Amino acid sequence: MDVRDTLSASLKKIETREGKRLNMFVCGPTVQDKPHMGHARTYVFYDVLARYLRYKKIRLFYLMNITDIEDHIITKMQETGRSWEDIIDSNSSEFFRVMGILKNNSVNYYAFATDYISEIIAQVSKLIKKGYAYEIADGVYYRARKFKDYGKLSKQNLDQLMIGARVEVNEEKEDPLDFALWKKKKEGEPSWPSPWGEGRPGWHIEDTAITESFFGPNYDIHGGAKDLIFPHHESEIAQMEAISRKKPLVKYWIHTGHLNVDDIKMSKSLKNFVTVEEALKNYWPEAIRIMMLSMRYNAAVNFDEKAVVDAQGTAERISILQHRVNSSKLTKNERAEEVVKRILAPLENDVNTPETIKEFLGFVKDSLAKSKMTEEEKGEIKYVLNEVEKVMGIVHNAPLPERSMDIVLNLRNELRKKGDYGSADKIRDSLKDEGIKIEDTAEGSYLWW
RNA sequence: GGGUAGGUGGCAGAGCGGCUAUGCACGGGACUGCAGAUCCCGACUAUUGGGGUUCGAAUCCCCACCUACCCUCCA
Repeated sequence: MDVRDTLSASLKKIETREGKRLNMFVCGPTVQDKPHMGHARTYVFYDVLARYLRYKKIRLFYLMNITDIEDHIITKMQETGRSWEDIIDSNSSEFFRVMGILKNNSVNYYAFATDYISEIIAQVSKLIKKGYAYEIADGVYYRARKFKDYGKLSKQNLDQLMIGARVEVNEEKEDPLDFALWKKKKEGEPSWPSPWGEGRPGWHIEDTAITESFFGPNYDIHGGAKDLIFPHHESEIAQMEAISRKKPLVKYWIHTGHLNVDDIKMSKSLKNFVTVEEALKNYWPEAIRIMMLSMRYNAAVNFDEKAVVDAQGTAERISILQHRVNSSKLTKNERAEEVVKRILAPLENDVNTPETIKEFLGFVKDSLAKSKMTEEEKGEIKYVLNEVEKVMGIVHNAPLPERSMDIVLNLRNELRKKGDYGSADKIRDSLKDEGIKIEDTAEGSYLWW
């Protein structure tokens, strides 16, 4: 399959060697707050990428870091008076919880930055030894200009950057471009011992320390949102390639577009965010996934009420079909396999999820239009839904005691036959309160939820 | 100022040289005890502007304009 690689700014074919594992690292969140929909957007995408690679029988190791020490976490401590442990525990638990509900369950391992302090220290030491880093009063810094490729990922001309435009320049640094590898402790900050005194790691070094621990100096896919290209990912390249001298750090750099609100990026600092928790109160996780996956991953997505409501409707339509065929036996045959193949084929082309969704919805529409279906046809549809679900995670399927529900349904239909609509409606209304909807059709009555 | 992505119907958003998606919204109908959902039909028939390449361009090239993102922490 092809994927758009940021470094080469072109489509690259993902090469896999027989029996060799594919390693993917995606930048996880800083757990200073509850995850918002912007995070959901990014991680839903990488989840689908991971699911699809595995669907193709590629052995994939999907690693994600959790940034549990960083300036904003410290700010949060100061603002709220809460302890560091309390903040990261509650927010990371919430992150894992909502990722689970969103069906983002393809990550093999979550690595907390502070579990890799010794690896971080080792990398910083190597950089100092190689002349790429130096110590000053408040920390250890990387000599960005010494790494001649600095800027290659973001295509930046270092002399034309707006240095210090909005941030105070530390005059003690050799060059304003130099970035922190280790920050020395200030009063009240969490810290770890190091050769440079008590302190904490810089942001960029956390990731290279983690990826080197798991993957060594080189690996396959590195993902994250676009805002991380510079300076974060740029600096990762500078650190790891300077240490290992083994280029390239990463074969495929994939960057996702943002989730916007009124065309402006949803972000913690702008306070224009909607938490995933809030969104899940009103919408199915499948609806959120459909919304996110309805556009190309590299484009910006506008988050507005209408878009999610639309997606919710779509998710419900899929669910209706799902419940119509659910009691049938799964039928895997050539025709069904062809359909699945057609639906998933666009993913080969730079993970074109919108095309896949379009194909899938076409299939759903055609299937719903069939007035009389044989058991075999139902079984085929069930197979298609199953396979698509494996990759996309957009088929809503909350478990319910199906059989006991059938009893309720049959009783209600007897009441309807007798003309006791009052009682029949009462049943329908009560079930609706439970989130279960009844659909009466010429073919019979169905429940869905 | 530099860099990176884009600019498609009422809205959202695919397509990336010829076949003009899809969803929502809109109009009409079918089904139904009602409701919801579903289905059928219809209308709208678009590609920022200006040049160019081509038999043919939303799709390729050039220029202009506009937008977002990055150069501060950020998914």
